[in-house]
Amino acid sequence: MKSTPRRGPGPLALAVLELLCERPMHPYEMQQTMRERHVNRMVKVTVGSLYHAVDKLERTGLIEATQTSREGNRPERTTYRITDEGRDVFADQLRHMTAEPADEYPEFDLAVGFLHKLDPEDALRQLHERTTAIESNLAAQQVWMDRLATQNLQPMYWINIRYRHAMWQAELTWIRDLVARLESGQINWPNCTPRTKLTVVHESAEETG
Amino acid sequence: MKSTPRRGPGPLALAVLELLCERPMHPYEMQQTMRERHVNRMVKVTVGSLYHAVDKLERTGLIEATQTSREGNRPERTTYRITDEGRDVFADQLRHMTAEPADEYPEFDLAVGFLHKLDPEDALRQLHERTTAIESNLAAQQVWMDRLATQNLQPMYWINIRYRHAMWQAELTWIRDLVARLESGQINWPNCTPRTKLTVVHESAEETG
DNA sequence: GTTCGTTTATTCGAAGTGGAGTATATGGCG
DNA sequence: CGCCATATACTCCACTTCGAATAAACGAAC
Repeated sequence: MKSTPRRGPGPLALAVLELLCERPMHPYEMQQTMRERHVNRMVKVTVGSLYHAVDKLERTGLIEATQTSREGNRPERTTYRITDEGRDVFADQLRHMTAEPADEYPEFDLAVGFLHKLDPEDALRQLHERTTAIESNLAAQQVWMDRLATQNLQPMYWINIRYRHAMWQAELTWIRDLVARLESGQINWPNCTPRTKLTVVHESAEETG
Repeated sequence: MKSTPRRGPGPLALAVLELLCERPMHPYEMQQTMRERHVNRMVKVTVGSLYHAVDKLERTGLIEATQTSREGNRPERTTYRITDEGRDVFADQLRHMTAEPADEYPEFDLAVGFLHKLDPEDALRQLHERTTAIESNLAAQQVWMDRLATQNLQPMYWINIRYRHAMWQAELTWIRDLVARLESGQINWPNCTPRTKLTVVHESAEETG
């Protein structure tokens, strides 16, 4: 028995379904609406992928074309609506994405894992740059959140922003702690210590496997 | 201002370079070594992608073939070593990945953003499942960290595990808080309120870049 | 009234991803 | 010895991603 290789709709397809839950649209309109609602902060929305996603959703019967209209001589535009099965699959996938932590591979994990390959001052400089970037990031988010708070928008419509804010905050805290530990010498740098063994390396070339 | 279109080596290619910093290897050996060192927890390592990545690294001159040997009649295996330019690019990319927060799209952000599409009890059930999953996740990590602590492995070699642990912890905390707020009725569910119309969501499109 | 920039809408193709498939060697077991 | 499971080591191709290219319509300025 293999580990379920079948995949439901991806993030972009899910976003499409979400829009079509409200009302039928054609792809271009979806794109605009996603921008307006800042859905593009949660999923990568690119033209090509969008049309592809829509196409696949149609092939799998989760959405269907209602009409193809043409204004003047512009490219024909096809309007789609969600099917009943589409609604079901949407809910299922959403539940799944909520309940099951996906295994993703954030780049910073890799960077942190390889950090010992830089020399300590260099690493510290880069970490410092990152904290700065995250700080301005958080500030911008804060402004936005304040704006949203003044308007009477239902909280459930923007908890995702609060979530992201919390995560950035956590990362910032962690990095600051790491920097402090490094600067105070609580963590010593592998290459600087006498008994490094794992990473002494590479003379000139010859080594037969 | 366009979003920097120039791309250095991706995560997998970076991992390859990191290995080859130590000593020459052939692709299959890289794969094994990555498994042993749990690099596969930080990057998605799949055969096809690996060979492709190696191929591209060679084409761009960041690594080069040193020898192709054959044992018996097995497929030929090509051993690669890193070039000087490879080393430079590795360091550059690592610095970049450290200093600049990448914009990635974790699935849970989307799920949280769409959560209001489920009814409240359903959403709470899914969130609860997630907390459970994360808890066991954290427990497993803790065990591993304890094991590593007993061995005298340099801390810098596993701070990435600590980092991931901290991030999971933060997510868990946030979700618990959300659940608490939802259960205590501090956040009311959109559908439960007199629904004006779902189109309240969008407002001005302009904001800080 | 034509030229220029923007908006409307989609197609296309190059590049990348990922897993199944291929093919040989090796080791254990009756 | 014959058989099967596993390890070694890639190759292949179906699918996905994402930005460039295409192309018509619209507004407004010269």
